[in-house]
Amino acid sequence: MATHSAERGRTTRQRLLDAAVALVPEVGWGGVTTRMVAERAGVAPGVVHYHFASVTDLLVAAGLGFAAGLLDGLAAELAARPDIGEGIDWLLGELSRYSGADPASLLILEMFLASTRLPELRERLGVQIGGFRAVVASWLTARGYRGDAEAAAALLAASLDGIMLHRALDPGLDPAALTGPLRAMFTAGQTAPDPASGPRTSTRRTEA
Amino acid sequence: MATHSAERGRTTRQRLLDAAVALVPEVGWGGVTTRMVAERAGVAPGVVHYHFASVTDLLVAAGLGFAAGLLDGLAAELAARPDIGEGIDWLLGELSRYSGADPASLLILEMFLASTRLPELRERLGVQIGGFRAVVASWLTARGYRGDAEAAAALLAASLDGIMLHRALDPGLDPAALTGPLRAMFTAGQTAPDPASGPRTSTRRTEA
DNA sequence: GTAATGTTTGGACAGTTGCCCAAGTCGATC
DNA sequence: GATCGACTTGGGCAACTGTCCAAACATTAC
Repeated sequence: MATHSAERGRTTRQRLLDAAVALVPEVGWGGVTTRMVAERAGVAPGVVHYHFASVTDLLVAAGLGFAAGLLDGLAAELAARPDIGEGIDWLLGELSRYSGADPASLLILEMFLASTRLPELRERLGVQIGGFRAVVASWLTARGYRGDAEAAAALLAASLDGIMLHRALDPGLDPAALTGPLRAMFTAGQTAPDPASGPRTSTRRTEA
Repeated sequence: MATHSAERGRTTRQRLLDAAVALVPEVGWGGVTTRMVAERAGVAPGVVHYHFASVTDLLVAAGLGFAAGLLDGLAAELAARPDIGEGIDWLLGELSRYSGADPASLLILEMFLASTRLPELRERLGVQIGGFRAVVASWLTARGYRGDAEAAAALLAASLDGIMLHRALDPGLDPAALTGPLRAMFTAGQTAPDPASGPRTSTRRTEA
């Protein structure tokens, strides 16, 4: 087998990232230690600082990689849904696969919090989520949504995360039960293009 | 000065709780140390373990106390709002006072996450939030909401937290801009009592 | 006065942390 | 063969952690 050193190094690096992704939900962002990650990845403790400058660097890389995969998959699937109501149903169905206390949900939440203390992480995660929101917004308009698609997409994305958040505390909370009000939001928007009586509302506030 | 020993102890204990409430958002739930809290409270390091069995105990007590005050205040103010639309507006207005990266928001989020690893905290925080949701649900029905008030309240509470979450990443996200879709969600529920079966939007049945 | 009670102090303890580094392994290249 | 470079090892270090404790302190009861 022609396993070059470089190739071997890449797989080791990936194993470290995977170990970090698994550990953050278990012990929390700040609870992950170099020795933990190394043991989980099956390598010597010192190897962590060969591939990453610091533990934080490792966590940031691991978290962003995971989020990118998750959002891309979600956006791709959503794009395949023919109409809005069906898309919402599918999203909530997808959401019910996450208990709110499962590793994927927890990792995302941990990233949100860590990003408030890590400017670089906030910047890069913000770009990822902004991209997802834009995809959802264009999907909404393409499917005939008449209101402020930007605002609706922002609210939809926020609601999804909020539901996930609340499920962490109340596992009995069934996302499917929330389909009614959530669909009402968008179907109402389709027939009532002007939801707010005030000026044309934009999601962004800080614009000259 | 008639400062009894017991009274002095109580104020010291409160100072420790206040210090913990201030520190969790700054350094994260897991980043708070005994010496940090003691220094912030202006007492000797050892005093923490006189008033609390462990650092975790201190954090749980501090977090629950803060959450109780916040939710009680919110519920009381909401009860005073005469109609649903106005209440939603007020809630979002209130929410815009929180940047999503402010101490109050961060403490709540940190508690959510910590609760996934601390059964006792999850139990007690779940009770508090369940109570708040019940208050909102009865407020909705009392104001004429015809759909599933429980589901609507759950979704509303989740949306609020989700918006807070997203604002942490995108400070430019203006809650007021989300008023339109969010109002649509509940006003639509007022005219369409059965949301699941009838997705059609031709609802003109106005209730007197 | 003395004794009892509740609170505070500052240091001690063992364990853990992130980060570093000299020595080592192993395949690719000469 | 020898040499090179990428990668890995396991231990070392100073700094920090939660928890504990004997002693000091202040306040109240006798």
